[in-house]
Amino acid sequence: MILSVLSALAEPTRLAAIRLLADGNEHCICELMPKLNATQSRMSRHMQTLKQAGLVIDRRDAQWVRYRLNPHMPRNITSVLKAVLDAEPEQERSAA
Amino acid sequence: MILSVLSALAEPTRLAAIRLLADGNEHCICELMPKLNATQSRMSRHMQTLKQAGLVIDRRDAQWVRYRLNPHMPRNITSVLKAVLDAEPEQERSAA
DNA sequence: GCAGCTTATGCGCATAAGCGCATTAAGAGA
DNA sequence: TCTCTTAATGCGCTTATGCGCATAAGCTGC
Repeated sequence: MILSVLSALAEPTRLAAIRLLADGNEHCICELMPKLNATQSRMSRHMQTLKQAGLVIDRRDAQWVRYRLNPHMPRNITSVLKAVLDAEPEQERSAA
Repeated sequence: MILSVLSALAEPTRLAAIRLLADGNEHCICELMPKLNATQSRMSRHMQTLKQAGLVIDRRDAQWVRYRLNPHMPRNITSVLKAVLDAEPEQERSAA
């Protein structure tokens, strides 16, 4: 479970998409595509992956499909997501 | 960076190895192998992956190589790791 | 040096993952 | 119904990942 979440997040475009969805709003594929520099099919499939991992949910709205973060994620997954989203900005200096 | 950490953790054997190392002690490949039901080469390579991601460090000790969690991980990575390690036990009930 | 133990690595293979292209599906609006 | 927009999917291709096997490399003790 945590494994599917980790592998869903371990891809640049998907992680970037999650970052965009982290604003709490809904976003359609057509909006994410240009922002993430992805083609339509690519974007669509990545969103499916995120959906299967339980990270996002989608909703039909006319000809659009609106994606947003899953508001009912289990707490432990939310914690992981939060940590991951907080992780990026700071640059690391690893040791050893 | 966070991406390499995520993909390092997104593999069952590697995550299990991290869990074992999370006891704070050093562990050699020959100890991890039977516990994780992995062959020697498999185990060795997985540990290399974890090392490259900056999650573990190793140390030669006679004919053994002792692995342990990297004590100098950047804080944000430590947070992710902590969240991941805490995530497993609780079962999730996802919605939507 | 040699035998024995532990770990790393070269090699080839099988499978998974990611991608683009083209097509299909779903809906809106005329 | 026809057209347009948006999203999903089948297909084939390329690359990445994980694996076992065999071998090399590092170290110990005799």
